[in-house]
Amino acid sequence: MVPRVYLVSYIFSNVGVFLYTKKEKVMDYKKLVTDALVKVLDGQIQEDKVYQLLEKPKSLELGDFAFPAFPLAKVMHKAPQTIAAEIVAQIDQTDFQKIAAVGPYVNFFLDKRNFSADILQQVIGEGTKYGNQNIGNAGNVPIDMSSPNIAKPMSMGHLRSTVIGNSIAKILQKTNYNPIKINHLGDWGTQFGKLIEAYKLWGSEEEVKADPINKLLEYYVRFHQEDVAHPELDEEARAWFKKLEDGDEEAVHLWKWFREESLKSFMKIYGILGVEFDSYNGEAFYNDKMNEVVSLLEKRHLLKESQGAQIVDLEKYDLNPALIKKTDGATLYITRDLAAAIYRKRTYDFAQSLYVVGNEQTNHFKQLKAVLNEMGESWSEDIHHIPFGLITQGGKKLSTRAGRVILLEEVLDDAIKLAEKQIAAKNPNLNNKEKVADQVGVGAVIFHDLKNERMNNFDFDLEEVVRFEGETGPYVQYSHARAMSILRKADNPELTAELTYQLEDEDSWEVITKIAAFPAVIKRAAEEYEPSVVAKYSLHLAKAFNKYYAHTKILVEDKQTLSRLALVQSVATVLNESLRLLGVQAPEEM
RNA sequence: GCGCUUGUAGCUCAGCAGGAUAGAGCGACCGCCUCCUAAGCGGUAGGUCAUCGGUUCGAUUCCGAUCAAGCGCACCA
Repeated sequence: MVPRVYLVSYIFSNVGVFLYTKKEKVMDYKKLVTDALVKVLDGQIQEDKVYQLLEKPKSLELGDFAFPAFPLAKVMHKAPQTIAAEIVAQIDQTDFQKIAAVGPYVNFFLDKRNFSADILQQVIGEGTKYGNQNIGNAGNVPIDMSSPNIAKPMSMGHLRSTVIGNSIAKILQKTNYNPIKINHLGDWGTQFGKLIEAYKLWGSEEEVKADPINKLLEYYVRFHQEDVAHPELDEEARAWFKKLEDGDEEAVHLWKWFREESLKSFMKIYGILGVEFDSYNGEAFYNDKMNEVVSLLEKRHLLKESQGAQIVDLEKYDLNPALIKKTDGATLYITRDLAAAIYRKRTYDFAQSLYVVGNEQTNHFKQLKAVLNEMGESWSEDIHHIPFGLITQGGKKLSTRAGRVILLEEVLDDAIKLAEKQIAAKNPNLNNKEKVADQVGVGAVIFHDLKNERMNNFDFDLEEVVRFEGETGPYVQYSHARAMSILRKADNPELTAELTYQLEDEDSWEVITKIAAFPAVIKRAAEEYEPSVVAKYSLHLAKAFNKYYAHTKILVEDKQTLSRLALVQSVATVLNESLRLLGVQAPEEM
């Protein structure tokens, strides 16, 4: 028999399924259904059309595949119900558990014993490698993510970019890309002019040393309050930034100090979140690379003067002009991003370059790509902005300037404290309480951020973010912990891919089909840069497993004990791997 | 005004190339721990899929218009 083990898991994918490996044809259950149908359809409809029409029924009670007879009604001049019934009467049912006509549909039920054996054997054999696939051919993918601003505390908004970027990196790695996580720190720009001006006016060294981030934020907010009545402050701030760009000693000294203090507090939060970066090259890093960008633009005669500033006209792209240099000669956001894009292409020769940045910056990235395209850099099409929705509070946009922030560190602290309380109430004898409280609290926050589509806006609600019941991270973690607990109670049985595991009951079938869908889920998540696909999937699998757990006694001795344990082991593996891809830890006990 | 994004149960959201009675979670009400972790399982109630047109045998899904919301629209990032 041909090895069917390897592609079996693709069958629930509705995306185009490859039927062939490099050399030989591999067993594919969707193909099996197609072949059976083609034999009785007598050329009324093409084979690939049949394959394409096959769908997954709404409910497992209706089978594993359904063929709708509607399209045949026209050609055969018969009612679809009649056609479905005739197909069932003639079709060869030997490879299936059952084939039945329900109204205009022909429903196929797979052979549960064969299918469960294939899937369990595969997962047990591959372990955490299950679901790995080669989409990226090891291509480099720099991911611009997190990128907090120096001298401002990290807010919930930075959490989004951080956890989405982190998860995309892990998902891309699983599909054989080589992600490079870049924290493009906001450590340059006129905001530093403002900060220095504010510090000079109202700040002191002692104050900043005592509580760096909060004091710096305070100065910054006060600056924006006062400059309404005193517009001359803006002039001063601009002057300070110009000094900074020109290397003025005092300005540089203050900048370095602010940056260092800020980075310290960021690292603490990254530690809690479990996120690491490959590069911290922020905006300042590109300070000495900007002249080249400007001269490249000049060489191509793309720069134009407009109202005293240097711009690139993008009218033919239906975009506003890109401002390269301000009237005072200082550079801007897009100038630095151009330098960064070029630097990344030269350094990493990337297959794709991603920017996990809020939805509100869509135009900026369109401009960036357009300018690069004008410069003749054809790789500009490999640049992808990965936008995400806004976090609001009371329906209003958060704004550091207006002092309306939700501090990430406080949210994480609250979540961990609530997890501690939960453990005290639910499982007071637990080992490693502190560690598990961290994992669960932080896991809840990260999962909450990733479970919905990136583009959805959400209004911040602490109770919602740190919920531990229902569709939450802790629910998935709990399901995983339950599975691990069973395996411990069974003395961690030796399950190998050489053994045959077979299950045929309804409750396990639901779990098995979910496990089988994992590789297709990874593929979709990678192609759409969408961690929520994995998060939703982990919830579905956890739910199916908990249902199974409630209805089936696993640890009883009979001839299927080992098969049930293989199922539990497979669930644990896939849940653990799903959570890992989201950047959430999976405690073995909780 | 122009552009981008979004509009599905009281709330938060799924619904993946259009197809069978539109699904979860939370909240409400009601059940289930002499048995593998009740952070769990099950049940009841709750929906003109924003509106109007078009394409189609068939539209929550595709197209267009309208309405509503959020975001953006050069010297911030």
